[in-house]
Amino acid sequence: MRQYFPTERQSASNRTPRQINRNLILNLVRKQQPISRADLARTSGLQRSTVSLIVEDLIADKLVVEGPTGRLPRGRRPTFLQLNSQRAVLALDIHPEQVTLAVSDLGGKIIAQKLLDIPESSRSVGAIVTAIKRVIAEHKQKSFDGIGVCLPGRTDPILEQAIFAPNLHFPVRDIRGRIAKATGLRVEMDNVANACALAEVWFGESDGMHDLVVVNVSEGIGTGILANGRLLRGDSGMAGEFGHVQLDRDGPLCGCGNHGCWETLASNRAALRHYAESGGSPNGVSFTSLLSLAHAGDPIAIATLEWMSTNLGRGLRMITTALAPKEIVIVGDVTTAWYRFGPMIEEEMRRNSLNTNSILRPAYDGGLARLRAAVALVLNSGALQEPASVA
Amino acid sequence: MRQYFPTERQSASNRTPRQINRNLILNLVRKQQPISRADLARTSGLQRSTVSLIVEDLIADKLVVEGPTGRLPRGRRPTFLQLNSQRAVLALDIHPEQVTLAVSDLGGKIIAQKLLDIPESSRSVGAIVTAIKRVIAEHKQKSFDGIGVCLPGRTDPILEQAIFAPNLHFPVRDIRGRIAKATGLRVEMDNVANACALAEVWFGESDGMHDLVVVNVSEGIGTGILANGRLLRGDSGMAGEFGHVQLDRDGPLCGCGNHGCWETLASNRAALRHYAESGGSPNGVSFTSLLSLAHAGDPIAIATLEWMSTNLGRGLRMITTALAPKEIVIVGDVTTAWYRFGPMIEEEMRRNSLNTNSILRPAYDGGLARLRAAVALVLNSGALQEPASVA
DNA sequence: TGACTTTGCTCATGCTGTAGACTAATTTCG
DNA sequence: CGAAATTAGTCTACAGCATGAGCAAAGTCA
Repeated sequence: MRQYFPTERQSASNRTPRQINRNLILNLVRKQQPISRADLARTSGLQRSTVSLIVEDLIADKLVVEGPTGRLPRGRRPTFLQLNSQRAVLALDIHPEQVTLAVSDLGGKIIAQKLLDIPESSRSVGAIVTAIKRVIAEHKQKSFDGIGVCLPGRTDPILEQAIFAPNLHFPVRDIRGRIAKATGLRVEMDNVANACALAEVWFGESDGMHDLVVVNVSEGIGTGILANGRLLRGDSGMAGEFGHVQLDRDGPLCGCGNHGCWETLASNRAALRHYAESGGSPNGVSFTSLLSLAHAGDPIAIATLEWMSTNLGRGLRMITTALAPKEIVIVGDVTTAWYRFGPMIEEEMRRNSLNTNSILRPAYDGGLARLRAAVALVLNSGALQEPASVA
Repeated sequence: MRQYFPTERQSASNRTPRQINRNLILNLVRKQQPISRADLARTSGLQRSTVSLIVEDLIADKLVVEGPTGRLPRGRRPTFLQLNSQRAVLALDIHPEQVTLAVSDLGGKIIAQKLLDIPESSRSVGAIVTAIKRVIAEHKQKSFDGIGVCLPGRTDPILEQAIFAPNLHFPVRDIRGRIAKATGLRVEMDNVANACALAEVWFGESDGMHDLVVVNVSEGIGTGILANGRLLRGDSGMAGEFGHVQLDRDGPLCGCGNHGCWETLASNRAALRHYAESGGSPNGVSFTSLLSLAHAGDPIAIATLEWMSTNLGRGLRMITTALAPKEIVIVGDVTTAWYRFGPMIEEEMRRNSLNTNSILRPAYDGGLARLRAAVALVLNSGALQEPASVA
């Protein structure tokens, strides 16, 4: 039996079952395509006749198309159903050092990807808008359902306007509104960690409910918390600031005014500072080059990254103790050296820890993770739940 | 428009709207009784005719009864609807030092309450079962929908069997099964913090979604996390162990094997240890007597409780930073001296904190909080969602 | 070729909420 | 006092939806 909660305040109409089932079928197609109507009926528990009607709707709404005919050991051949590859979503990943724009289908498959070549001096929202318009023009045959934007730092509660993103080198005020106005598309914006958490829901392989925490290790540390399969936003959208929990009362000064926040001990920036303080040379090195130095055998770089790994593990221990998520997913440059530092991070996380069941892993598809996360923002916004506004 | 999530895996039938709406109406009656059908229609957004049909069902299922006639400035008088006071729930609060048993109606109103007088020497599940049977016999005219049990310590993931409750002075293994077998009733069991969190959902006044954290300060410290109005259980039901997050690497040894866990610095037991170490006399004092001593002006007791308050605030700061809940609710003996130590706790919580919006407050109805929490466990289990098994 | 299997569609049925009409009850105003 | 207005609660025709049995289509296998 379904379970209902007193927090549910919306009444249901006689069309509610169709909405629920339509969504269920669409998600099954998304995750298991190609798939026949009969298999959809078996998987969903609905009658074949009901599935046929719903599929008819989905085809009319151009969300799903009939594909090739399948083959079975016995009986009539099934007609496979697939997502309509004409429908697409734009994904914009704003990173302190680079901006990436991609085109994805509704299944999260990245079709085209482009590193925006915007000169340091002329970084602006306008340049991004121009690039978006060009990409849309290049994919005239596609019908776009929205633009997902993921960026470092925090977005405001309603995700509408200003953003606090001190590491971005261009003004991002009202980036959402300007893109929406210029393109006429739905724009969904959130920080990287939240977006990656949603990507696990929409594209991840695990079934059922998800309890997981995504930790984005970048200039700072941000986390996205998925509770019962839904994003935990908290008051004013400020949930997930584990990066600003104090781990060390005498630690370095943090931008937030405290001393010894987790991100002053385990972020990329923390590592660079520690490297400089340990006598590493020359100054002005980036985190990726720090990884290269370690790979090449630089002892100070190695010691720095080990220091960072231990501190990462300490903070993760706090998370697994406090929330006991099924999984903790790490996103960020440090994952490119996971083979080397992952075990050290995990060892520290499990040290003396009450909960040792949380699985720790780097995000799948390193480079694509943030782009798929941006796509997930659009899907999660309910863009496909309405009976198709676009032809 | 409703929003659906890909984590929803259950299909809907044509009876689903009725289930949803029936639940909605029942909850409105629970929270706003006495209330007329017309008001239910206005509040729920359903048609008056639909509400009438649903109410007819609820009356047939003996969940709701018609009450007195109301009075309005104009027009026909409404018929008020109320919860059927014949339906009841048993609430069992197992505390280290005492066991309380109560009878509640479905609205969470405690009808009868009894401190079980079980001699220290003969504390056993059997004695509790006997007491339960007697109370059921004393309320023969009531129809019981279940028994909610809240206790310190952890219950296992599926809430079925063994419990880790080192502070309880009698064996609690399979308490659930034994009570269920002896009474034939549905038994729902969970730890105090989780139960109190659910009580906020079922009996709290705030509307809409709830993001809150309940902190139970007792022998140890346990927390219940409510995310999007649902309990965050985490892997193996171990979520909420903020009490075992390390705040002080050189702190006292904790039962979990770590040093300086939050609960070694801010629990009742921590206060008692600190009191003894500060030269407080005599040994063997209880926490409530420590509060009395402070009230009477004992300087060591005062200093101890101030030390505890500061440490409580430190841990709460971690919670508000990490989760940014709308509210943080404190449960435990310390709330009886909230007028004195609450401000100190809150001041420390907000010190240098990123998120200063979380509201901090003690649980309402101090003494009744845990009993209503036990009732909430039964309601949350869906006991009323089936078309009434009991006559 | 004929028995069997599987897919996908058709259709009668029952459950549900909707919207408006209708009855009942009560106050206000002429 | 009586008509109009107002509000509560019920009744009825209707449309959306899932169900499940039945059926044709399309294949396999003996």
